[in-house]
Amino acid sequence: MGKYSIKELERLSGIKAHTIRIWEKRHQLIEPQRTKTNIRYYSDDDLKKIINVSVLNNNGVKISRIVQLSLNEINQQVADLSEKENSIDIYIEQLIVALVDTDEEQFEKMLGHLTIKFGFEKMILEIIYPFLEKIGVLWLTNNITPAQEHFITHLIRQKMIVAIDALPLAPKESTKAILFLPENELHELSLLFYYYIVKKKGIRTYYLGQTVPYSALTSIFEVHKPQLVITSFTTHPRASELQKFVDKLCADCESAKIFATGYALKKTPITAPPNLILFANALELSQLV
DNA sequence: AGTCTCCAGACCTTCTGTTA
DNA sequence: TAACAGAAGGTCTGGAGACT
Repeated sequence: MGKYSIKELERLSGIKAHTIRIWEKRHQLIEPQRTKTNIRYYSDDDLKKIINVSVLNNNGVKISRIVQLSLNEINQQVADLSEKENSIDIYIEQLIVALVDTDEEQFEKMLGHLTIKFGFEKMILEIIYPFLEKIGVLWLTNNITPAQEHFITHLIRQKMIVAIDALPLAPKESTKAILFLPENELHELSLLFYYYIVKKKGIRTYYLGQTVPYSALTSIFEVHKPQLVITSFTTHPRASELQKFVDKLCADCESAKIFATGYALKKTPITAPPNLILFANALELSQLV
């Protein structure tokens, strides 16, 4: 059972906290529970309702009209809208609702539908990435359980692997790229997508996966002599540790271009050696390689 | 103690629909 | 088309509790 502050509701739904209060006061849209000190807090059902209300409101339905609808009617109108409109925001909101409900069937159905409708790349870049950013809010506020996290990453991962598998293997003489996550790095969704991008470009890929020990890495460098090394840092080591790792990597793989991205690099600016290229997102990577 | 966040109310601006 | 009214939402202020 989730417990959200008004600020969290604002960040997840895009409706300003003040507006939520006004809607509550003027229309009794949602009647949240209160702490002993009178601070509002909201449930999963409240969150789902406000997300669906924001979808309708953003599509021109007046709040005075929305409050006359029952919950079922609101849900139905949102479903109708997503059938008719191509609005990416509606899909993101619906994915969040499916996540809050841990509705695997609905989530899976939506991923399949979106892949067909937009194509794999567009779906990941324009829907899944912003969705994962919103999920970050749930993470920070403990409103996502390990089971929920497991269930979404598993489903997205599955789609990525299917898309990667469908691409032809590049010939041995092609440019070689090694993709890996450093030790203790477990969040491989970004890396999997980079894998897709480089494989699609006809690059011969060696995907080593998550938490690769440094010793294993150097022996792979020696055997395959890659021209590209791609990695991602999602956790946040101390700046000095990160700098040491990057320096070592650049020294051991001097002849390769090294591409690195991720949250840790954003938070911890490091001095970039000549063969290290820091990039922000998958689109940028596809232009760089 | 200082800072941050939230609450509530008053007032203001903008937008939209209606009427003459 | 202009004037008007009402709805919706924004800004400001002051008070209170939570947090560091």
